[in-house]
Amino acid sequence: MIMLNQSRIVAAAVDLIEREGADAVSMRRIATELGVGVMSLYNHVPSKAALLDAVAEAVLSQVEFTDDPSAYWTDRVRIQARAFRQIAHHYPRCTMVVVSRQRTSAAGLLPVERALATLRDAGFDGREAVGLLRMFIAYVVGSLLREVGVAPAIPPVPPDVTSAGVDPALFPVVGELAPYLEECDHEEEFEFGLELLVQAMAVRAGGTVVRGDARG
Amino acid sequence: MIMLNQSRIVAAAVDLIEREGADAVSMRRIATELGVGVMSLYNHVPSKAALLDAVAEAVLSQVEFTDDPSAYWTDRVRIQARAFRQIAHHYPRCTMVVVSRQRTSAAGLLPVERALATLRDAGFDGREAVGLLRMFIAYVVGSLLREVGVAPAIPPVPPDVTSAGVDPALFPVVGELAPYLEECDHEEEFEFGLELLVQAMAVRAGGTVVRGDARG
DNA sequence: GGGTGACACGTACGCTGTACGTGCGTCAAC
DNA sequence: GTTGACGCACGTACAGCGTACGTGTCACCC
Repeated sequence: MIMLNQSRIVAAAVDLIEREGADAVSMRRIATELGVGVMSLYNHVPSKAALLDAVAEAVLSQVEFTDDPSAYWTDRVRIQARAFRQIAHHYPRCTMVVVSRQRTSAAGLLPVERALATLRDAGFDGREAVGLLRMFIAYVVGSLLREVGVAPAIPPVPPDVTSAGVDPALFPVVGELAPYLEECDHEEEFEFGLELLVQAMAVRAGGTVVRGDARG
Repeated sequence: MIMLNQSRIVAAAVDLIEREGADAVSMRRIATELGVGVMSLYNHVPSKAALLDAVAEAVLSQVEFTDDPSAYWTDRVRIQARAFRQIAHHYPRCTMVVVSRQRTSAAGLLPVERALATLRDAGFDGREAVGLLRMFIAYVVGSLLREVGVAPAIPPVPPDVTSAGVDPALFPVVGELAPYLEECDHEEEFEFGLELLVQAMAVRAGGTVVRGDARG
């Protein structure tokens, strides 16, 4: 008797995904990992798809919010956005799984609540708050996708299209800006867009642009 | 003799994906679709992964740019963003494939060239232009992912978490804004974020905020 | 005519998800 | 104490997957 249960299975799946990538996930592999027969898993998980949904939910539920309602709303927005980026960094390969399955899970609802509360506090009406949240989620998801996309390949430095094989006649601007296109500090990039979005929201809020960056 | 070739295979794959979803794609299925043996495909395509890369490239290459360098840069940005959304609408289920494989393909280079040229024309320096482009891509990708995510399920109206099963005590704001969360006009939402981004870029450019929306 | 390549094809191997049946442990009812 | 029900780990089995490999049939060139 090995006391199988859903959370142990999900944990093994998360572990496996992080170690060997999402393609390596198979029911047999997970069972072996747990020292268990394949079909035993099905006593706790209805299907592989459901297992991956559970993985997504488990990862998403680990987003830590230390929301401080007394802080200025722009700082609260920044902190919430960074919370997502943090777990995406902690589970880079699972992030792909989370994003690719768009199940509206319960774990995703708390962040939504916090974000909407923040935006309401900032003075936005309901419709605007929802619209801004959707835009924010789109930006964060898109950023994390790019940042995490390098994971499956051998990380060191994929021979980018921009490195040398670009015809300057066809792509003059790309050629000129190649140095900038090759280097990419993901954190810096994320913060750049985040700041632009926050500023844009502040402008829309009608207030003055606030520079109270909350990072250490 | 049935005159197989790569583009016919890719076309069949695109067709199959749009009709039955990415999960339905298998080499055998595509071969059957083409009235051909399975292994014949491998005379024109090295592997399934390469085929999916080719699908992504084919879809991406259909993005139509009618870039008018004489137009004001904000309008050019809007048009380019909408061009992506348009093909995503035309190939909703392939969009997922395009996004999930982050191969830096040649087809993706022309849009980059156009976008960077536009941003340089707007007066941004090289570093800023690249940063803004990355932010823009993140937003567009994130938006399209949300918009396209509904495709695999039965489209009509998935019973959203927000509809009724939400405890107003735990999620007061979500409960209050449920009507806005349930409805989602994707085009309106996309334009909302797009406008906010363009405005933010205009502010950053130091110029005045320009409202020259170019849509008919 | 004989060699050479391109290409459609069949077979086969190891892998996948999972439906189904089986056996064993524990617990409730009689 | 016996019996039945039930939970759960497990083995077997099946259809389907990607693809390595060998084979046969052409068109073409020397």
